[in-house]
Amino acid sequence: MTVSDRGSAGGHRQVGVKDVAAAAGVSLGTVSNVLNRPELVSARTRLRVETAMSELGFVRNESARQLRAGRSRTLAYVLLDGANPFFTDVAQGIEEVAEAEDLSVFLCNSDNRAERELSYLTRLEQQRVQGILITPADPHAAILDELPRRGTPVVIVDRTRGGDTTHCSVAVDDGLGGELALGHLVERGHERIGFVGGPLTLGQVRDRKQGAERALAAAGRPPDSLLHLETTALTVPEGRNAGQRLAGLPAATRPTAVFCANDLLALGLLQQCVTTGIRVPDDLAIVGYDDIEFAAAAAVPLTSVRQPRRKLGATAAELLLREVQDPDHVHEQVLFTPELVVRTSSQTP
Amino acid sequence: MTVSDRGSAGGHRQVGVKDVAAAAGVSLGTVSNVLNRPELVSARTRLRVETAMSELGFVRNESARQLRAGRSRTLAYVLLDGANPFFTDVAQGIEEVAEAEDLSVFLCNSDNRAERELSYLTRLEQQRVQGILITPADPHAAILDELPRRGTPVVIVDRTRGGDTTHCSVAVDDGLGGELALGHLVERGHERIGFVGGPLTLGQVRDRKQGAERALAAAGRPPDSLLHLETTALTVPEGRNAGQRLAGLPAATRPTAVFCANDLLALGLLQQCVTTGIRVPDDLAIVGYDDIEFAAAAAVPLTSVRQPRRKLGATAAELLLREVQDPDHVHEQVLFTPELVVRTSSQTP
DNA sequence: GAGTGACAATGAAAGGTTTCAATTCAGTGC
DNA sequence: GCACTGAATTGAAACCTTTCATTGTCACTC
Repeated sequence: MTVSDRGSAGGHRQVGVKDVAAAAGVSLGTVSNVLNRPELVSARTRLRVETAMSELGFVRNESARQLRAGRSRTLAYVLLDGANPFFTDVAQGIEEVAEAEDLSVFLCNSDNRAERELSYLTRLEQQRVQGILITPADPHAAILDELPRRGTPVVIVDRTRGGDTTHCSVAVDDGLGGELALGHLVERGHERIGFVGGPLTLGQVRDRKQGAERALAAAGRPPDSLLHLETTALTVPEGRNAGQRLAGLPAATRPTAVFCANDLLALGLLQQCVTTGIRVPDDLAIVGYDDIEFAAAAAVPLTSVRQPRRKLGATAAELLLREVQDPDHVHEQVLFTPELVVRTSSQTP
Repeated sequence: MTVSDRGSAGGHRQVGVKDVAAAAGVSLGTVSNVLNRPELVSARTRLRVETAMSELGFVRNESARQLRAGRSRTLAYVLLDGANPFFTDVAQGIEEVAEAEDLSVFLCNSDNRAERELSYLTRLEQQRVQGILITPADPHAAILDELPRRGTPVVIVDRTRGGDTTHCSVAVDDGLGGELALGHLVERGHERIGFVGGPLTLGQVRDRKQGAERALAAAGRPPDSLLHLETTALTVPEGRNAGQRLAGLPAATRPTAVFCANDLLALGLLQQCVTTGIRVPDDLAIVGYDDIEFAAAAAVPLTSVRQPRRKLGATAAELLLREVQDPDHVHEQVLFTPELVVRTSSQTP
């Protein structure tokens, strides 16, 4: 009396290797060999087993496989903002590397919420993913240290944590990016310059702002002359909001140029300017950050600081894979260099 | 002699329920009860077990859990283009519903490649995800029928398959969307109108085009008077490319208006027009599709056909969950209505 | 014709969790 | 004291695959 005969009446009981073995008249182990080391199985038997598999509609059970193997065939990328093309481009870079290694990538959107990030990280650890790539909403979360200690490697993407010895990281020099952006505006002769960005809990925003201030200082101006228009997120609506506040300032004190912490803000700001009648770049020059695809297609093509997005993702994935393969691996901090792309939005009138 | 004492020297052997049970001086089953039915365990014992867990750094093994339970706590959304904000917005809608049910969402980017889509679907089935949401690159793939037959429910998002009785689906009436777009252009008095989009293997593109033709016919014009500029993908670069071809046409025969199959194309086209000196809307009116966030922030704010993106995702997720819970559930085909949002890009000069 | 080696196939054990029927125990009512 | 109750806890079985030491088979060689 075999285990089979699962009437088609109710739902589908699982078809397992056992059933395949019975149908093909071979042992359990042979079926497994067909799946995992086909070269050990004679052509004749292999064919019989494969036929049985497709006839029964056998689907390998990944849970059981993983349970035995102790690890999965999956990576995960926990990203800060699924609606920001910057991160989806980074994800593409990751996917390319993963695909070459025959790994799947689990994309998780923390939406910049620490509790959601924590919940994803917990789940991913429980799923025993091979490793996690993350652009953290909360870079100080304890779990980021615990995960590698318990055996799940973590690579920090688009962020560095000073003197971090438990993670690899890949980032772009945000300080330099800020310098480039502001240096450019200073060079174009702007006197009153603003910085649009926030929250300052985001390291990216802090670093870009500090870079901007350094550039001001280098030009012999007081760094605090940089007017900070704070935002609660790096999104298009927040950019529009900042634009409204800007429009509310008397023209005499209003900045003649602003540097935005990312392109979404810059696009929102730009849109609001068009609505309000502030001319760009004549009344207001704008520099964005990230150089997302839409920057060039904006109302006024946007000057922006370009980051090697795909490369960022690909490198991070490579570091992760290296760490997975080599347990006592020395953590590396890779820093890429950004590049200023000048377009109309910052043209001198 | 307990199972413990796993020297910190090498790697970390797993800490399992067994170890927790030993440390807390209770049985296996009790630990499991603390995890799954805490109300069955006395407060004192529960506390002891929980302490042991955090001391040992216990991490539940999801594979084993799933293996026993037969299903996971995960949904997946296989999307067509990770770089298109339309799909990430749909994903947001899905995530909202999933989060409420305490499910994770696996986002997979098929990048419009059938073989990649197939590979993801295969993996997801092996992982025994609760169900799959998909905007298919290949709507005729056999696996889309096999999955539900073998027990993994599938909901089609942003697409319908005529007379489909094996899937629920959620879509927006693309035909109507096309009619709206073209009706608008006809009404504005345009005589030579183009359609930019492709490949026609994408049902969305076909339906929008057919709708457009219907609108032409309704206005008493021959449907084939719609000049089709075919693209190989619905992306910004392809839009630029189409823009170049358009600019190459003699001004006398060049359309005075185009309807683009999505906003990415429209934005690329618009950008190319700005570069080439074709004035929008004076020389060329443009209507896009999707009304993504960037449409309003474009060089010339873009007239577009708005789709209820989040709602689309949320509804699809709800249908999927309903199907998961109720095995003999009647498949539903939900169709939303699009809406024309008129902006500057189609203003009559 | 015994011995050797290569190749195929086998089947039991292991992996960590959950489930459930069975057991223990303290308490209650008579 | 006894039988009974309900709550708390237990331990073995089940989930499905992979691994690996073992057995079986056959063709060759000396």
